[in-house]
Amino acid sequence: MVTAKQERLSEIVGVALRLAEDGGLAAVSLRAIAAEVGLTPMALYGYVRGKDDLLDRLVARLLSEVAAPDPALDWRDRLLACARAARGMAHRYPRTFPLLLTRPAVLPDAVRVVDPLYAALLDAGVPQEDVPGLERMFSTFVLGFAVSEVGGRFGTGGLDPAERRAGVDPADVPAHRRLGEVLDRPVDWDAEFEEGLRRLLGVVERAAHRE
Amino acid sequence: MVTAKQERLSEIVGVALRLAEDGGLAAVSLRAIAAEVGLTPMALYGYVRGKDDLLDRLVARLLSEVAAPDPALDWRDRLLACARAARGMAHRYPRTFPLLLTRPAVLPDAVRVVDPLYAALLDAGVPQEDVPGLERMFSTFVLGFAVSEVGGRFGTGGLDPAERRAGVDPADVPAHRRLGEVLDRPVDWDAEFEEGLRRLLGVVERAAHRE
DNA sequence: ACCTGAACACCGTTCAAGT
DNA sequence: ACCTGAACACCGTTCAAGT
Repeated sequence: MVTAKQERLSEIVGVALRLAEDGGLAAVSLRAIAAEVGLTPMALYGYVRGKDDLLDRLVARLLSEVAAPDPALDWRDRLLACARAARGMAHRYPRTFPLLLTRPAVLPDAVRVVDPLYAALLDAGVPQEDVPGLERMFSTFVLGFAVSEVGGRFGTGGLDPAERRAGVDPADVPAHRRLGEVLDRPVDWDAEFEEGLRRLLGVVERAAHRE
Repeated sequence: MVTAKQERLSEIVGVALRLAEDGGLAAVSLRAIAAEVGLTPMALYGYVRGKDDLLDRLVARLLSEVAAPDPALDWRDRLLACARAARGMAHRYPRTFPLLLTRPAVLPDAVRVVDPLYAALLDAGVPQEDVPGLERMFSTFVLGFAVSEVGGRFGTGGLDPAERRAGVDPADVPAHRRLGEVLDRPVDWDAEFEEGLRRLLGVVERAAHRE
């Protein structure tokens, strides 16, 4: 049974998510949310302990949207499905997504998302004691890549590749000179993500064979 | 020659860094910095374009502290040195460090830090066109791991491993049940980071041999 | 039980004014 | 050139009060 209180809370979190995507995380304020749902700012404290609690619920909302992979799939395809789902969410909620990396992977929502990854690694034949660490390596890559991509770390800051190196003495960056025009090529981010996953599946396989 | 203006700017960024580490990024305000350096908040606009610009300078300050690896070292040891230096900085500046992942890897400071990584990958025999992508994979792991570690994503949120799974129906997380007590063991983060690096060196080697 | 109003101690930033 | 003061439009949160 869904109470009126739960429904209002869900509306509050939904408004917070929309505000974040429309105006960035800085636009998520209790006052703005209150105005949007037709309450005074203080009334929100009946639903949420404070702003930190609200942000935790925002994280929980994102995690709740991650579908578990089809258990009939090969372990490889299950890992790939999870990774692609996470990156897809980063593209859907680019401004909220970085919270996943900064805030504690707090229970129980995170536990539910991680479980299929543990299962896939176990099914791959990874020794039990290596599973948690390998899961952290895998999810660190997936989250880190997605955050870098949508957060702009991989971007050029709106500059040409050429002007990007304008402020630097070429003598200080010899390897950039060795790479030359390779650095000016446009990047296919989908392909690079998939290539990273392919390499990580190789890592998993080798961990499974104790190399 | 260092002008008085440059010195004051450097002081401003230093105060910002200290405020961030003492009270978190939320404690970094133009008004607090101004009070600390003995100016009115508006006087800061003579040194900094605004708060965003200040945060960019904070990132630049961190990047300027990353020492280039000894070029006499093997490519492997150069990659390891860079990775350990980055993680060490995360431990020194745990509250400021996450900015590195969220903000654009903006020039020219970031370029100078990346150059030794490009050099190491080239010396390893990685084909030119694979170098930038492999560098992004490597630095994504290093930054992502360090941010997760100091930011608390890898942490338990202050809860016992046991109570961590209290709010979850065991039937919903079968792989957690399969792993059992393995999940309750304490983690040696140094060892896990090194293990991740070891695995990534393997990835680099295979990229160098075109596998 | 659920909500409001006023208040407190903060923000970043603009603008006009001072020396 | 460098800095100040006042003002504007915001914050999160506490507390006492309303219905």
